[in-house]
Amino acid sequence: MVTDHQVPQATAERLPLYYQSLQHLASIGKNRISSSEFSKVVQVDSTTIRKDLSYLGALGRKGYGYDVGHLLDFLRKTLYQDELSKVMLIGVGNLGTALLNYNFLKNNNTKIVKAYDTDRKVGKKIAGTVIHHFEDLRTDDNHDIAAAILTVPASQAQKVAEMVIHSGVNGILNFTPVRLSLPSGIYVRHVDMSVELQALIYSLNHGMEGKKA
Amino acid sequence: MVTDHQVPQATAERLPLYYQSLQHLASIGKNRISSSEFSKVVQVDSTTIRKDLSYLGALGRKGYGYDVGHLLDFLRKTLYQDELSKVMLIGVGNLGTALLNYNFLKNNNTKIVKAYDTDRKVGKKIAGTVIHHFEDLRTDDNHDIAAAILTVPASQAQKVAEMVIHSGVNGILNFTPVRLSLPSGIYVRHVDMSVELQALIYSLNHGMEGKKA
DNA sequence: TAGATTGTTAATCGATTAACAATC
DNA sequence: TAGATTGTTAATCGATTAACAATC
Repeated sequence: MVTDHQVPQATAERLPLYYQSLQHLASIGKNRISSSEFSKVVQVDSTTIRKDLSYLGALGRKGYGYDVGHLLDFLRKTLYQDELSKVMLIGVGNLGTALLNYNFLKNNNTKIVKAYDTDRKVGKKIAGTVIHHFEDLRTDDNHDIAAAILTVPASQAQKVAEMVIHSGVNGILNFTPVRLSLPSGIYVRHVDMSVELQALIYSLNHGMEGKKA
Repeated sequence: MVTDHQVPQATAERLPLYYQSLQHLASIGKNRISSSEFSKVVQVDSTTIRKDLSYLGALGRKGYGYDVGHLLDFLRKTLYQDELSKVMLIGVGNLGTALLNYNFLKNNNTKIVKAYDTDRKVGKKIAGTVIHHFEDLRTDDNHDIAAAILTVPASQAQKVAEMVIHSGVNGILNFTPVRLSLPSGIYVRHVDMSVELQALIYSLNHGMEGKKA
C-alpha cells in the first residue's frame, strides 16, 4: 500500500477535487479538456494542474489536452474509488445525524456502515445505519473500517479517538475543535466549522480580498 | 477596516485556533503559558506561534511567556469577538438544519439570524431561526450580515451565491462541492466534506503517516 | 545572577508560477 | 505544415524552522 511517496501533499489534496469535477464534466458529455479550460472549472492554475497530473504519469497529449474518460479512470483507481470504503461515525448529535443523512455515496464510493452513541439512540437506525453503544468500541473489531467521523462533544474527543484507534481504525475525520494527540501512523483531518467561520469573518474585516478555497 | 496587510494568510488562519484554545486554557484556570507549552496544545511549532503572534505586536514577555488573559483580550479584539457577527444560512436540508442547530455561538460571537429555503419550510422556525423564501433574496437587503453559509444543492450553488452577493453579503462559507465564480472583493471559504473524506482515505491508502490538520 | 523564553534573523523547505522545448 | 498544448525546468514566492541575541 505504501507507494507514491513522490506526490506532494498539496497535490494529493487536490486530486479529489479534480476527480469530482471530471465526473461532472463527463456527465455533461465533455470528453476532452485542456489544462487551461479545466483551470477555470476547478480554480487552480493550469500549470499547477499539469504539474499535479504529471506526478501521476503522462496523462495528457501534447497539442490535444486530456481525455476526460481516461483521466477519470486513472483517478478513480488512484483514489481507490473502485473499492467501497467503509466509514463509521461516532456521536449521533445534530451534526452526526446530518452527516448520516448526507449523501457521501454520491461522489465517493464510501458508506457509513455503523455509528456509535450512548443510551437513548442505541439500537435505532438513522438513514439505514445502526447505532451501537459507545462502550462496544472497547471490544469491537473495526479493522475493516477505513475511517471514523468524530462528532462527539469536545470534552470526549480525545478519549473517544483513542478508543476508535484501539478498535482498529487508522483515519479520523475530526469535527470537534480539539487537536487530537494520537500515535504516528494515524491520519487525522480536522474540519472545524467554527474556525472556518471565524477565519472568514476575520478576513472580511481585514479586507483581504480575493478568494480562498 | 482594511488594515494588517502584513499578517500572512497562514497566520490569519491560525488565529481562530489560538483564540479557541486560549479560551479553553483560561477556563481551566491557566493564566500563563510559554510558546512551547502552547505548542503542545495547538499542535503548531512553537517558533511558528511566536512568529504569528509577533505579527500582531509584542504580546509576550521574554523569560516569562504569555499572559493568557492578556493574549485572549488581544485576540478577541483582533478577531472582532466583541461585536456579534450576523450570519445567514441558505438551504435548509439535512446539513443546513444541522448547522442551524449547531452551536456556533459557543466559541464565536456569531449568530445565524435568518435562513432561506423554498416552499415547504418557509415560515417555519428551526432552532429559533425564521426561514424566508429563496426568492426574497432578490429584494432583501442583507448588508448587515457578515457571511452566508451555503448549503444548497450543487446545481443551485452558483446562482444562489450570486443572489447572496447581490443582497449585500460579502462572505460565503461554501459547503457545496462547486467552485464559485464571484467578483473579487468577495471572500469564499470552501468546506467540502466529501473531498476531506476522500483526501483522508487517499492518504491512508498511500501510507502517508503523520497527521494533518 | 542564572535560567527561561521571547522576538527576530537567516536558512530551509515546499508549493506555485513563468517560460519554453517537445511534440501531437 | 501551423497551431495547440503538454510536461518539465528554472525562478519565485510564501511559509516553516533553526538558531540566537536580547532581556525579563
